[in-house]
Amino acid sequence: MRGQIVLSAQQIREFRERVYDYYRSHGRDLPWRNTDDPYRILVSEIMLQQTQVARVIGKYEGFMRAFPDIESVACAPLRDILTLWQGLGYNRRALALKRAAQIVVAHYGGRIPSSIESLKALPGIGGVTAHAICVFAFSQPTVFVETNIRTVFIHHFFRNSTDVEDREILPLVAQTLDPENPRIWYYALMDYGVALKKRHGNPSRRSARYRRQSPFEGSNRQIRGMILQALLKTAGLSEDMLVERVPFGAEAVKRGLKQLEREGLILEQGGHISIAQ
DNA sequence: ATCCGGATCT
DNA sequence: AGATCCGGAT
Repeated sequence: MRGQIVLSAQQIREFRERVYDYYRSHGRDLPWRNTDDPYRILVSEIMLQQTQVARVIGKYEGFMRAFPDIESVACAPLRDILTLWQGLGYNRRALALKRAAQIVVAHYGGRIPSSIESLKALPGIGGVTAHAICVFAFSQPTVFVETNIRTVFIHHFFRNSTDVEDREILPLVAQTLDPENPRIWYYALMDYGVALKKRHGNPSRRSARYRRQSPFEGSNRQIRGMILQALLKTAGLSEDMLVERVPFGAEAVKRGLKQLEREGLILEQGGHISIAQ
């Protein structure tokens, strides 16, 4: 167990300077950073969960054109949302986004709530996303850690440590936060983290939370993705027709179907399977 | 073949 | 606490 690190005023100044220097010369100009619209920021944060910026960039503008405001996602058929979601992965995020939008319209008059707790109560929004929305949409100086932030702090303050816990990192995030400009500060931290990852072989692997992913090829994730693709292309397929179109064995496909149905992404009526809603 | 990334349910 | 969810890039 390592003791808590307390930074001097000088260390804080130097660290901020380092991060801001990088941001001034190499900071990224991203579509969801040029807006104050909480909805646009919420959509970007959902898309960015477990998904890298490069992939989100290719999908974000098209999605925003089709669904320019929270009412339009709330009302849209799930099929239309999933069609634009294709390529992002983790399709249940798209369902969660629609459900969250419906709650915001029904209970918050269409205005996205601005507290951590009310955001976390929405489907598909956990701690990281709630904090990110509070920072980027509402300029709140809140303290949180996600993968790129984690990378920066492990690299700078835990250079020779392994199994670094987030509870060791959070006090450092709090001490170094620029309370006047939380939004720019976190942009800078995240951009710097991405750069460190390229230079230093992902310092976040020394996080206690780091887990290697199971292989994708032949996984249930791949099967689920293929089922949804088939149903988006052709509505109302039977189970047998899906088994033909998803080449991973009937049992595996049936398991995937049951799962997707339980989660509310698809539904079956009279032997015909289709996208829900 | 390996890499990257947060929420949710159990 | 642990398992599970996608897909493009390299």
